[in-house]
Amino acid sequence: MRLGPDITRIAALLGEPARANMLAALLGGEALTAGELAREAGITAQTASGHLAKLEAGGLLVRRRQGRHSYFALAGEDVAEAMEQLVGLADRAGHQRTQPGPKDPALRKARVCYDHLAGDAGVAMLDALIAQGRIADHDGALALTDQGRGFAREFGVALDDRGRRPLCKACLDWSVRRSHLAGVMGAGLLQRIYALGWARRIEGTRVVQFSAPGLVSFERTFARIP
Amino acid sequence: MRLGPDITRIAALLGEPARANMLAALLGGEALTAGELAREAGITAQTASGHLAKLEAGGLLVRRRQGRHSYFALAGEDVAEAMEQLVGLADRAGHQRTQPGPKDPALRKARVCYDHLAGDAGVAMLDALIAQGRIADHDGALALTDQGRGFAREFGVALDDRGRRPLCKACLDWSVRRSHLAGVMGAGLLQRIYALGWARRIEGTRVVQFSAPGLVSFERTFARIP
DNA sequence: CCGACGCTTCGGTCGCGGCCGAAGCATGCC
DNA sequence: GGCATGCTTCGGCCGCGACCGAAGCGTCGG
Repeated sequence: MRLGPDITRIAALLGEPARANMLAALLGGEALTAGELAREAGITAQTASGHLAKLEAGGLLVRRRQGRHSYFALAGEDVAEAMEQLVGLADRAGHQRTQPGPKDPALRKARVCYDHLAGDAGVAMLDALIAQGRIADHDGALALTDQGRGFAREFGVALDDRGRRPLCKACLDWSVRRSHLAGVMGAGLLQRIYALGWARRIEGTRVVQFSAPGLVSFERTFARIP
Repeated sequence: MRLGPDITRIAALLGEPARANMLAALLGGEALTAGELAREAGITAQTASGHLAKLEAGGLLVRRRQGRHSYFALAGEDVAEAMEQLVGLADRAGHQRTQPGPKDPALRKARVCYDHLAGDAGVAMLDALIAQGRIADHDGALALTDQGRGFAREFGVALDDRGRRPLCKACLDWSVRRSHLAGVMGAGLLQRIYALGWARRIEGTRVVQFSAPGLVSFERTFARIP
């Protein structure tokens, strides 16, 4: 039983530390230049160039040339999801030792996961949306309720459901070990949180930093008791 | 940004052709001996032994010693899912060349995916269950309806929802490229299909072979128009 | 037009890891 | 006990691929 489309081609790409580090750096969702990725992975530019070419050929990255720079980004959300999936296997496997996820408290509190909110804040937000009846949890599968659609409209999230991307999707949070909200709704909420000035991305990291009044508003909006 | 629980440890395990072939052989869901896996991968017993030890240490396989045999099986459904996920990336990436999935028509028609039905028959079954109102499709996330629970009872599927495994779960079919049904319900339905004599596993393969009368019953039960 | 800068290509070195032959253990059958 | 069978351990060979230095090619700025 050979697997038709070779699974090893992809897995081997992810299996090299240097490449994995570059991909991890791109989990933030924004494109980075070849040089930045080289520094991120701790290798020279020419080595990185080779790796990046392979990742592009493997369909995991997309390249955008701009002047004398090559910008790279993940080829799609599914790449990020596959990586999270592997992380899930990885820390179930070596299930002893340290606590899961990043040490940095700020990262555990609120971070971006590709394009949606993760960490304590992300998990709390999903909990609240379910408690408020805005999202229904069917055996771990999430669906937006009618009430939830109304909330999205009020809150200013445009739900473009023409694409094939699901509106709501549970994404296992690898620090908290519970689900947070991905999908169109998850991405839209984070965009609004930025737009309302409740929080902002810390440059060059995945940390999402809430302002003091922003946090109050966030907690009021996403309170477990409506 | 280092990924805490090392993703490369797992990916590197999956990235070696010999190991991937052994894992693929175990996708059928049943345990195989070390020797069988060695033959499957086309390597000698001693090489296989080394690989299997690594896969066990990595938490991807579980070993059960029985007499002078070592039986290996996938450590869990999540391992199978991660592999399917990677297959998905793999054939989106090299999206040219051949048609996706296995060449063997029997495999495309009906096969087992770990413990549930996949292939044309699996996809058709899920389509029917949705059309019949027994499963609800919320933005690609599946949930069993009350009517569906009644059907499960009549059909003879015991729904043990005490475990953490979801009742219904969409699993992307890598030959048809549409979803079929996984989860407790998916596994239970396949068991009943076997028990009713509608179909049986072809020894040593993932092919599910329907009998002539069994196929009629299957198509009548899972007809798109109730 | 020239130098600075960033990315890529080329060649060569080196180490990790897969692989097998041979030997070592355990189990099961006679 | 003696032998066959199946798995595992050990040791050594070998090739693939990561890595870097140096050089080549494009773009940007003066």
